[in-house]
Amino acid sequence: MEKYRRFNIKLTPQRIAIFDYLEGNKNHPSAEDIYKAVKKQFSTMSFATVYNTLEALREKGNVRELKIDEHKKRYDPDMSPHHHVICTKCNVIHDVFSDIGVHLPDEVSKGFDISGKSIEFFGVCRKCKY
Amino acid sequence: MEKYRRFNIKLTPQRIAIFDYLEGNKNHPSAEDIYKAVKKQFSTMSFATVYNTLEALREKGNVRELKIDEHKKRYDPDMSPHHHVICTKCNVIHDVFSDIGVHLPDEVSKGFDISGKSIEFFGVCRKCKY
DNA sequence: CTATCTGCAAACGTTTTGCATCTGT
DNA sequence: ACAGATGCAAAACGTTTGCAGATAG
Repeated sequence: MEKYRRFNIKLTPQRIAIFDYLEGNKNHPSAEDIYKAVKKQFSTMSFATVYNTLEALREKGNVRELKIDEHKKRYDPDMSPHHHVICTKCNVIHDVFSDIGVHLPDEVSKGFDISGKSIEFFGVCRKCKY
Repeated sequence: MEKYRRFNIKLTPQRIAIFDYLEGNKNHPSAEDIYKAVKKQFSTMSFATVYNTLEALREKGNVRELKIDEHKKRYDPDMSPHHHVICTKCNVIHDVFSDIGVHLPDEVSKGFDISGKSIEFFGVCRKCKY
């Protein structure tokens, strides 16, 4: 129980199952992936609970919502700074831990207060290549 | 008529109206923006035609589909290499013509054949700031 | 005890689809 | 002539919402 306390949100069995599914998960799962996985334990699990929990985690900075997959949101529990590469055929997402020093010069920031950036790569993964 | 020939797709009045709306358009319009604009001329215009035309243009490399706005696809007729910054309050998108020399070192490309990349900035625009 | 969460179903907004009709070439 | 485009409505999709009942703290 102690390990979940850091999330600072009310702990329910359903939420704990979601935390456990996400922990160390490198698959960048969609809401449906999470739903299906947790439904095995809790047959009444609903999407409302999945989305509610993901939103609670996101607010507290414990999960990142990825918009790289054009069909659905994907979620990443790894909060360390990194980028992603997605396979345009099978939609598998891999992490890219490369320090790409992008920053937007003032002259081109068009008066925006920049609060974030996202760098994504697209390609075909090894499996789909053959 | 000649100026549209380069698209290499069948020219219909509806499509020409869409081309004209897109030409030089810096607003990164959504499908609905295009639909509404063209409907003024063609009251029977349908979303099917808008999406069909956009897809035809995209296939031929004459429009870019932007995924930067999380609620809807946006379209950009400017095919020159550039990035975007979106306002998280009003969703206005500006172009960023800055040569950000990002490239993915082989060691971190995870066996992917990289075919594209996307760099996006998020922030609050001047208008929304006040 | 009560603020918050769960589960269900219905609603939502965008995009896609099926199909009968029409139109460029 | 005919491949392919149009227009309409319905369907599909991921996500959000309303609400009654349940539960963590």
